[in-house]
Amino acid sequence: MSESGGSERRAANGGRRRATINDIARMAGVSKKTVSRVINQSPFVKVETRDAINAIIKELGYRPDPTARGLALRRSFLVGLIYNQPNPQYVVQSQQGILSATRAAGLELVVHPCHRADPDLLDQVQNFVEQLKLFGVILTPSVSEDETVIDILREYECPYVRVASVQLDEPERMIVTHDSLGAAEAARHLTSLGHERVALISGPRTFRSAHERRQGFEAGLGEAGARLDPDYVAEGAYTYDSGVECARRLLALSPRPTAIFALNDEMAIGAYTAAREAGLSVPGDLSIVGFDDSPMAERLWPQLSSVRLPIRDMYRLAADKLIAVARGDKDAVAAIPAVRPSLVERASSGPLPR
Amino acid sequence: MSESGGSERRAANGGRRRATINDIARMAGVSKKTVSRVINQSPFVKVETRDAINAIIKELGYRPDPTARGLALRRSFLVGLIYNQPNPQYVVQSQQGILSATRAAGLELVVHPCHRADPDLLDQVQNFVEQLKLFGVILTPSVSEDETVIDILREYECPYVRVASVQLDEPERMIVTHDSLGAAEAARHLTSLGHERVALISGPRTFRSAHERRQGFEAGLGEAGARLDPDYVAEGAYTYDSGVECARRLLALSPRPTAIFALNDEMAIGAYTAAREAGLSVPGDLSIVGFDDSPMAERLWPQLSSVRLPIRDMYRLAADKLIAVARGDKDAVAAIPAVRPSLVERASSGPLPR
DNA sequence: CTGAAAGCGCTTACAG
DNA sequence: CTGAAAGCGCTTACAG
Repeated sequence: MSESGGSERRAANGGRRRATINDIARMAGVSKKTVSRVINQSPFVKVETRDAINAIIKELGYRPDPTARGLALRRSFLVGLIYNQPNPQYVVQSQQGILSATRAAGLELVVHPCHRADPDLLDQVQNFVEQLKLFGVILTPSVSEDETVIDILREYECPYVRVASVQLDEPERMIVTHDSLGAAEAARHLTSLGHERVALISGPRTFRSAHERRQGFEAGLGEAGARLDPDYVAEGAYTYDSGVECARRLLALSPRPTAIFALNDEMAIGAYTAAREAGLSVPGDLSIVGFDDSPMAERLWPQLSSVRLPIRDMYRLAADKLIAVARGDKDAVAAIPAVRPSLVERASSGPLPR
Repeated sequence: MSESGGSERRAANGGRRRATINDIARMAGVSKKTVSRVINQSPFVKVETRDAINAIIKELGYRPDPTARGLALRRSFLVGLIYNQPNPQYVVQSQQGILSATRAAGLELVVHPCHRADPDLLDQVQNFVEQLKLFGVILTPSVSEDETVIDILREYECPYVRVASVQLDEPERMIVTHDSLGAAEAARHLTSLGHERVALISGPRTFRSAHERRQGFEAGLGEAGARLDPDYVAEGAYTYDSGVECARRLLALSPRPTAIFALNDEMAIGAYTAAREAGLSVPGDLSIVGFDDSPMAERLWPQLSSVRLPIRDMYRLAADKLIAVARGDKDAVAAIPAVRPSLVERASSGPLPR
């Protein structure tokens, strides 16, 4: 009586034992098969029958047991997220995005972090998919780029959606993030500020995103008639430490670069540290642009210009796509919009020093 | 033939159809009940019978179907994590900790972020626990402090472990983080550096941790004969923005505090911003200490002194405890060690300015 | 449009 | 120490 939510709950749990499909069938005076048809939205039920059954379902607060359905259907109501993302922000936002889509569909989210170098990876994935009879799987970069992992999903006929920087698979199995476009925008931003001696802190070769971002950056520079001097490229590892080290090396070059584009924010933050060590002011002596638009970007001083990827949206769309494909709803699949990165200009990038 | 992992997998999936308990029983020449006993580690099986069955299980790569077991046992092999943590680092580390314990036990992790203010919270939790027939639930602060949520878990007899800053429940249902001890250490650190005009950016009243941290801090100050002047307390909200605002207010006081303790790192980072705005150097003019030891702490300049909580360990232990309790293994429960915060001293805290 | 029977792959009393 | 039967709560062909 204290609060309505509470009393409803208690009512729902009323008869001690949860109602089953048999209870509903008995009360409705039909077979459980017919109730099952209603649950599964079969069109082959007379309207009056359906309405009567639905009324009883509602009255008893009945909800079909997912475990029992799972056993009969050989498929659970669990969506798996397989990720090897070191970035906590990314992980949490992707989970939020997926959940915002799955909740409405009565699906739950099971998380599975992994390491691509783990010799056990394929067995793990197989185990995960097979034991849980997953409804479907969503994969983040870079494990989303691993064809041996995808092969297992195919083998088990487990629906999946891959989030990756380029189209690696059929459209209904992909959310493409077009990282190259964001990097090109960063390049245009820097050239428009007058920068010509632009340096790049690249990413790990095993990440497709690193390749795409670099390509896009070079393309963007090209539009302004600039080019990326190979001497002004340092190969980073998407980590803060590698960012510090790469930036140190780049800032020791002569002539010194006037701007650094780091392929993720972690490394861009490393560039701040190296700039401070070298006594350089940002952006007075050196402009810095990152990629990710992590929460740190706004908290740094000066605030970091960075390419933003709408992570939450991307993963909501990935889940939407997974659900639409599972339902065979081609229209819904086709209606899922594309995502695009965009540059967030802040204080760390400014005009060429004179 | 390409890689051993791959070929083993293929072998495991060999006969197209997964082996079931019936296959094992037939091959072993026993009833499925006996196989079931072996699976469930019943002691009432002759050693030779058990060994023979285990050999066949191994040979066929048989693993019992969790869905079918779940239906019969009315309990799944899923552990739920219920959290309302805004801090991504915390969320990811807690997940990692739990997974490091659950994997060995054949359990999977289902995540459930929530908001305490959501009027739907209790129904959500009920739904989550009931539909999934959860093996158990782990709760992070501050939702772990919500007795109405806990009541639902009890009602459904769902095992749970609460992570919280103080003992709120029976020991076998708690991992206590003793935040007050860490805050006291921060206080001792600052007084030992000579600080007397120490300010506090407190946390939201609805968080027990905020209360505990403040208490501990005041106790630590008391040890050195110092005390916390109420005028030097600003009430923050555990967010960066609130940290900026509180620090601005504190730094406008006269006499100005020489040190600020912020009850989490987000707010401590806000204090950096306010100090910079006020033209104050850290730690020359102002010492700052935070709480969380987030990844940011090391990337800031100067690096932030902060109280560290071993989050990953805490949640591994929480999962260990959940499993041990479920098994009724009192020895294992008793063997789970306590966790304690500790101060990580870095460059943001220094001697009293003269 | 609707139902009786069998089955999904396990476990649980109950006997023996 | 071991087994035959019933049951967990659903769905799936197959009829009608």
